[in-house]
Amino acid sequence: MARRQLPSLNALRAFEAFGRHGRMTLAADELCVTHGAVSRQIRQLEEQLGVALTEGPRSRLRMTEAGLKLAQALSPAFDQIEAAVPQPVPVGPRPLVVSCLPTFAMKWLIPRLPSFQAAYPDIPVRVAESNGPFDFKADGVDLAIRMRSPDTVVTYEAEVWPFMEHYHGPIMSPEVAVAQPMSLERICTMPRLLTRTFLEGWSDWARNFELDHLPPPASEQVFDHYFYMIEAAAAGLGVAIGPWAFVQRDLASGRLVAPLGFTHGRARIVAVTPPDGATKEALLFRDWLLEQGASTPLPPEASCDSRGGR
Amino acid sequence: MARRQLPSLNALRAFEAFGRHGRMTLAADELCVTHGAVSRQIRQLEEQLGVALTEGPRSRLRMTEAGLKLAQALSPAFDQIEAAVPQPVPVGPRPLVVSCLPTFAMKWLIPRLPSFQAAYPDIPVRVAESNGPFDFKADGVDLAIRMRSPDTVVTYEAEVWPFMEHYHGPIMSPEVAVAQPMSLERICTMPRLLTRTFLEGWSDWARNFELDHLPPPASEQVFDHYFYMIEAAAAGLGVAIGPWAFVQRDLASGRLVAPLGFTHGRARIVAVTPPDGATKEALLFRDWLLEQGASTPLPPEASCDSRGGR
DNA sequence: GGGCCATGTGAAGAAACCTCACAGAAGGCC
DNA sequence: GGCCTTCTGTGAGGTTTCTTCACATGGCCC
Repeated sequence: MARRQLPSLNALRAFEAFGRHGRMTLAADELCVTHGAVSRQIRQLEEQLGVALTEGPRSRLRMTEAGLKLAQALSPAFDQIEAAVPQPVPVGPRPLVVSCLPTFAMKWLIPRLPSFQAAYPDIPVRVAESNGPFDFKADGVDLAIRMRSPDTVVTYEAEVWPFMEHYHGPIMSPEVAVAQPMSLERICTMPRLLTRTFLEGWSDWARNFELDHLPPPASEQVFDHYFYMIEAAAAGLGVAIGPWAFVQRDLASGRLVAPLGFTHGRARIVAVTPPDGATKEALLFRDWLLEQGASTPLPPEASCDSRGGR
Repeated sequence: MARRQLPSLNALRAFEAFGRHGRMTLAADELCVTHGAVSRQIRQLEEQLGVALTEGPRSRLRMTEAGLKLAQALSPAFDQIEAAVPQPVPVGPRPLVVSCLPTFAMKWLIPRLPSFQAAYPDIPVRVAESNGPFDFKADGVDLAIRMRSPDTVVTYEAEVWPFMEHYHGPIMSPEVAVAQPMSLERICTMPRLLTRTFLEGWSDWARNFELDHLPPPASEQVFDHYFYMIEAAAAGLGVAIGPWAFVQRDLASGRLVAPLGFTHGRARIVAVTPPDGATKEALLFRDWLLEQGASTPLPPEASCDSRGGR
């Protein structure tokens, strides 16, 4: 009586997962159900709330603004619940703990993990998603994956292994892009989408065009995570500087377009191991990362970029 | 795959409600189910987590420390979810919005609301739970209920109507109390439980015993809400200064005891209405509050307290 | 001991949820 | 255009989960 009746929590969770992944199929994988189940849950939620949460053709569904707002508000709440629930006692050998940006985990690492597990079936891996700083000892982290630009002030002792170059470029929904031909000037004045995780994205990207001072955009919106920035771009809210590694699939499926292609960013994706020696497993994982990084395809236009290369 | 499998969200919600109310029956009322359903959910949760969340005889169940920790972590997460879900468009007349401390709502106001609704069936009431400051206009609040001690610095323009005196005293679980006869001195040195909502509780209470300087306690623990402080006392974690109005039922059922009785506190429970004139409905509600306040029984020992009376 | 109150529980029924299989819609490619 | 791929929508039916009802149990108070 005290609290208003909430819609089904399972439906909210399904929508939150959809919000992060941008695709029902991936959300369904995460939740270990079929895509049909997610589809039903989301539709039921939309009916109960009387608000459209998704829009667009099935093959490139995107969130509405209301949906983006809801998903963004739900994510931290579910994170909190997850953190609150005591972990069951782990069985078997201590897993290799890899700390990683949430979006990098979702969009790059986790899809490739089966390859590592096939090669080393005896090394269980636990991915700990985290944006912020970490402590190898206190958090039990064996290896961390971070983005590091040359400007990053290093405040910790650690060994750093770059394993992938960072290509990025302006991304937006096809509907936004077809309105008129995209030029550098026009993109710079459109509503700009940022992520708290990498606020320097725009200025970093602008260097490649010798634009030291970006013209002011029509508006700016900051998201807590890369994935919500990407979904906002898909929803047509503006232009974001998206890393190639994160948007590859969305470009292939046509949910997003990148009319100016991708250029080589100053940041790199690095693996970080503790200064006092990494475990044997962490080194194997690092080697696997180097290998996977090398075999991740380059963006098609990257060769036009004189600064690129690896 | 990315995220660990959580226990049933409904089970977590049932436990969270139990945590706030301290009784399965009340949690069941809030969730509009039978007590049996809540009982099963909590048992299932305990089995899945492999942790005891409740303990003690059925007639005065209490949370374990693990349970208290879990419930406290879950509450803000569910609050966040509730806040995130867009409200369905309200039907009918605009309800009278009453802003109120969460614990006061749960333990005093909501159980009495049916009486108001019986008297004024045409005035729908919405209880907005909030600890902090509020804005009559921005939050659409018609009337607020707060605790106000004489020291409170008034920073807002408003009309204030005290409607209930505040009696409080040290409360603890019967197990803690029977260990030895309770004296003022002993109570002051036991582990002390506080609530962020009313940190001055202990010093306020101590004035009645001319104890200007409380001896330091064995330890101190601060809870975000009165109800978790009360549940911690029931769990045997220490002694809290509990308001009579909030613990009346727990004393009657034997979940808590108050060996030193209750004394008249300096704070009062007040209704606050906007400075520019309250609505007709808000005034009716204020009158009803005055009436309910007067008919709330006094603590049995209050008459021994020379400062009491109203 | 009898009454009261709150929780535990067995069995049955209701509701929610999921899967399977197929359909539809859009885009890419030849 | 025709075919293929990818992704979501949906009807039917099955499975799991959740609830209820009614009664049992246990502790407390008088």
